[in-house]
Amino acid sequence: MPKSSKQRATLIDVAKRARVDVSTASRVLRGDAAQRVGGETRDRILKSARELEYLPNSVARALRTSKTHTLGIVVPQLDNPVFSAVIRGAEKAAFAEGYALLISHREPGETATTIANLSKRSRVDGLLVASLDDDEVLRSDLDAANVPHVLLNRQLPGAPYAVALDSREAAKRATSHLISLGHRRIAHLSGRPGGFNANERLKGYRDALREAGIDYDDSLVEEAGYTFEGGKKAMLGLMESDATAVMAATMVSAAGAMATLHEAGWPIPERMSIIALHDGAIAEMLYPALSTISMPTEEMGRVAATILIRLLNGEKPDAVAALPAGSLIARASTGPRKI
Amino acid sequence: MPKSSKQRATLIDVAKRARVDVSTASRVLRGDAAQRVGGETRDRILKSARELEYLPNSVARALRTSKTHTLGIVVPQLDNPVFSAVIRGAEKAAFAEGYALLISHREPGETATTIANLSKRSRVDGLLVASLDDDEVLRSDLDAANVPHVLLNRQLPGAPYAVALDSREAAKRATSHLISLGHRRIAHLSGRPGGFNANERLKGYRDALREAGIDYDDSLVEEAGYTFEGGKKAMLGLMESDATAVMAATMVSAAGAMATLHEAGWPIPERMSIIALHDGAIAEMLYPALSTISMPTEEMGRVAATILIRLLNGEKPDAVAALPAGSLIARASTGPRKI
DNA sequence: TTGCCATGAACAAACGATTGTTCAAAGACG
DNA sequence: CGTCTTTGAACAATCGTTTGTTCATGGCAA
Repeated sequence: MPKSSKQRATLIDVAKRARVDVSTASRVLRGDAAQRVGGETRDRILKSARELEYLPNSVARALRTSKTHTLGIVVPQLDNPVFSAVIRGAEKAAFAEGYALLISHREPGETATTIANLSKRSRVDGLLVASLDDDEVLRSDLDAANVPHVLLNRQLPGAPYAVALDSREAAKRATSHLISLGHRRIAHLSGRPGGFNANERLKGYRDALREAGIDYDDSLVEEAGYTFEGGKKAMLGLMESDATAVMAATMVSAAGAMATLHEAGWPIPERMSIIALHDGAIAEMLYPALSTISMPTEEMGRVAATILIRLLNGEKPDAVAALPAGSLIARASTGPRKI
Repeated sequence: MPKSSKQRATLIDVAKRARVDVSTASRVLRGDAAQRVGGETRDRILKSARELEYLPNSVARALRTSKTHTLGIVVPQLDNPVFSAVIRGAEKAAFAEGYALLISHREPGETATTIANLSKRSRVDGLLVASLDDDEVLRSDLDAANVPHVLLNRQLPGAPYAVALDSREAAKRATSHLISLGHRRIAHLSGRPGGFNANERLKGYRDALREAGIDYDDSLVEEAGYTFEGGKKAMLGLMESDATAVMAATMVSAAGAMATLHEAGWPIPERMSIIALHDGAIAEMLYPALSTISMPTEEMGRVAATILIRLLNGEKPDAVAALPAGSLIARASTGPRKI
């Protein structure tokens, strides 16, 4: 008697209906080349599978092969549009390769918990990590778990695989844009000091200044982190200076800076030009529309997932995939120096 | 000989080390009350587990119990802050209950594919669905999959479980706020026409008008959907009218409307007040800062996940969990009628 | 002493697939 | 015509748990 039609059919059901052994059914349905199967038998199996709407149970398959075909992504914030884009890219690539994507939004410092839950209990085959944790912490957590992983926009000494945006070049382009508009006193809203990306961006900023023969003045660099509040506060400090333009490490902190300027009644860009790294929908929503250097963040998610999957397939992809900085998207928030 | 220390310990390893049968080890570690186990034996097992850093393999457990302890969430867009919040809430609740969250970002109409991939291959125990698909499509996809699910901010005839925000009340409050500021000609940027939420919001809008004795004028209702572009375009149409205020269905469309107003040089709120449903970080980023009626979107994710888990545990939660509309957050984008 | 019950633990059968091995029948070959 | 290869398919073990069942032991009452 066939099982209740409510129940999903298993391989056993398919095999029975085709009057073959389940091993034969498995080989046919998986397309096992090593095993020859007669044409008529093959047809019978395929037909049964079709009729029963057979879909392999991924849990059973995972147990046998110890591959879950699931990737985990660990992000520090979900509300930042940058991470939304990364997730979208990763999900697309994963889906295209037949992988599912498990998401884990953990506060900084909780990365270890996540790793334990996802990897050690073998819920995922590998991890995409976009943590803001300190190098040492992150490093030891990942080492301890011994799980294949790809770092997102971050390089860790000794951690082999990473996808890096060319933040340095992007920062340089952003700064150069301001210079080309005549600005000489250019401030920088930096990211988390000591962080890999913050350093890179600071370097790019200095590269641009150097090329233009402008002296670096560290009183023009203010820490804003990657938050709206951070940008707001940092801008407050900068308004004491003689800066005429600001290069922000990311859109969200730029938005904070703009809020402060609006409050103070400083016209943008007449009194202060502002440009940010990363492009996204909110750049257009801000007023005035925010000039940016676009960054391939969605692409980063896609590439990271692809690399991780390659890794899981036993291939040896390049350790670091460097993604080029995007181009200048000049909008209304930057203008010629007026004063 | 113990396995390579690189390998994770299995229950078998624990049992061997404690010199008991794996069934006994299983019962002790799971805390099976039905089975009595001697104190000394119990201690030996717990000690072995600790020493070997045993963590149960969730794949094997899932195969045996046919419960993956994984939830899937299907969202139509990942870049909308509303969905980010829902995901965050769902992830928190899921994590707290020992569940993992699988994310699936699918274009409208692809819901069926997702369901097939996640549910029919038994990768998830249940689904959180925030689809914008048409009722009939969504309904038949979900029926066909026969998977426990909870709808997010949407009610489907016949689909039992849903978490609903009180969009109607929120829309009413938003509109009333404008009325209290003296506005009489109030436009509405509506959502997807025919959609459940769009209808609810329209009702709330009309409720407020009716209460204030203002006639409903459907030329003041413009479809904007839930996108920036939609809001931009819709506002263009509204500028021909004599409206002095706009109530937008969501922040993103409000942002589009504001962009159009800025382009045209219309001061906000002097020439046009604007308020939106949903609150979030971008409300503060806009200029002028956007007045909103906050909506408990993160809470919605949390509640939905909780209900789904209850359902999976065999409990019978209420079919529809109604979340109250949030309160008015008056910012700078709304002001008294000037003309 | 016999029989019965409670206790504590082992035995064993799943869950649904994958994959190494065996084996019967058919064909090839000298 | 007997033996050796191919071919096609079945057999069987396994992945790591969970859980129903059996079983030995010892205590106790009759």
